[in-house]
Amino acid sequence: MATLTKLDDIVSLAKRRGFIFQSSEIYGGLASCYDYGPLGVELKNNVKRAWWKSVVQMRDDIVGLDSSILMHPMIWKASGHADKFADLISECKKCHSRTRVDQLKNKNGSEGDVNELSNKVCPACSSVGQFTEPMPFKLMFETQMGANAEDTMTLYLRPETAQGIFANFRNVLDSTRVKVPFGIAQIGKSFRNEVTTKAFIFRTREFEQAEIEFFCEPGTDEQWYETWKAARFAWYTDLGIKADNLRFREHDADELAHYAKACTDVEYKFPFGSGDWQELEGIANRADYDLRQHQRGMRSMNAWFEQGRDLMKVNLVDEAEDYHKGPLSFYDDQKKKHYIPYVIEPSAGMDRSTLAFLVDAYDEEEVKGQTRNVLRFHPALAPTKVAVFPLVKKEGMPDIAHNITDDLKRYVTAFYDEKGAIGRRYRRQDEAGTPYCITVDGDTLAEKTVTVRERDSMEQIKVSVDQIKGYIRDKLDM
RNA sequence: GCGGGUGUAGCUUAAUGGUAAAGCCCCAGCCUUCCAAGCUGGCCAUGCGGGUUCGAUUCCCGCCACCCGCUCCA
Repeated sequence: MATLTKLDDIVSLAKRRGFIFQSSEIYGGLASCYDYGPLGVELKNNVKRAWWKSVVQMRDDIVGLDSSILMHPMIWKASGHADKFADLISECKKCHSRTRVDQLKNKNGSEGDVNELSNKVCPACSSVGQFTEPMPFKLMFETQMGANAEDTMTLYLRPETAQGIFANFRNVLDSTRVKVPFGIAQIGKSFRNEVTTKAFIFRTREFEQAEIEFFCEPGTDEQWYETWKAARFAWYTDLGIKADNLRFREHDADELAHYAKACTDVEYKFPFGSGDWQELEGIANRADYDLRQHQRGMRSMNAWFEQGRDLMKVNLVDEAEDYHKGPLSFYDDQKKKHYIPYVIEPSAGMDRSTLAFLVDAYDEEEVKGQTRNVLRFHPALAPTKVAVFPLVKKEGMPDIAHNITDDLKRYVTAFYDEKGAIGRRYRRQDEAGTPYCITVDGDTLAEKTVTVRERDSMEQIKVSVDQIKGYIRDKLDM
């Protein structure tokens, strides 16, 4: 089983076959940004579709949402991002390492005044008082709302889609008949000014998330956490990721984010170098942190206006005594009580998982002394589902093949090709990961059959023309 | 952000202070009745900007991007 062992090979393959291009390449590229080409967009759309089918379409207890990227700034105050994502950073003049100012300690080990750096020790080289002026590090992208340049408001491109879900928790409760336990699912772009962007599309500043916020009764959260871990792991393996390349990694207490009670990553072993485990998805127990915070935020709007709409000056009001009965609480009709639901959050990176599906599907094998390159995509993910060929460009074969292609196009992505030798056309489809090829041959006219060739085994069978549509749809399970 | 490396065609590589070469891919045509066959022809490149020079892809400087390591983030 051949694999790609260098990142360069992945980048090259992704470009060569039209999966992923560097953004703005004709202008020398833009760091950390990538575009999906013709095959890549099909693959990524299929990954998103498979996720949506798995968590929304196939379940009775999850509904969908598509919230806007721009939201009220106070969302980010309440969520904690405005504070946590705007750290002051100082750089050591000696070793040029950068450290968050609030993490620096004095020479004698005491915390000391955060603003007084003259006695602080560099954690990297132990130099004392060698720091530059603290610089604000903005992890959220800022933008302006309002075309009149003198009357604008600073907004933020969302650093996670989750807050759009929390902000709509009440709307979903009021407009649907969902009852806890239930979830809200969303796919969308998020933006973070990462300190370091690295390694192709693993960590980009613009990325696409698929998130579920699953609301459950306090006390049942740990059970749901385990349920979701298992469900999400199975999603990857069901779609063809080799189980050996997938694992859980539980976060230690000291690495948990500010909102999380527990968190487990689903990691994929990318085959570069010695094998590098990278996070595809995080499954977190956010407890009732977010909904409680937004209840505070909703009551802090006076402060927002009084402080001149400056997020850094706003302080959230204290939590109400009866917060469990607040506007973002849930009323359990049977138990006759209000409570703030706990939240289990499976948050998947669509770009990362798309790349994992691509890498995992890659294979090369020897066939009659020749190397055959093939992408063994799960049929649900394959960019093209079926290719149709006339064996030769005569005896009416192209017309029949065209008709079959047009017929199949109504249901699946189908591709017609009549160029070159038949073997070359098969191999081209192998490289794109097309699971089935249909060839119109001499028997089609005489016996009304076509040849169906299967990607992985290269086996061929005869299927009658009038059954081909049903045969393909059945094979693709569509 | 630091250190090191890299940048020639869609891909993989070559060469050079003086016309940039090849294979694969792709396109057109011929041939072709089941797995990258063959023949003919064709398209296509020195990341961007500046300097030195009669002349720069080559030497120098700056920028951009990517890779490796560190740092950072989580």
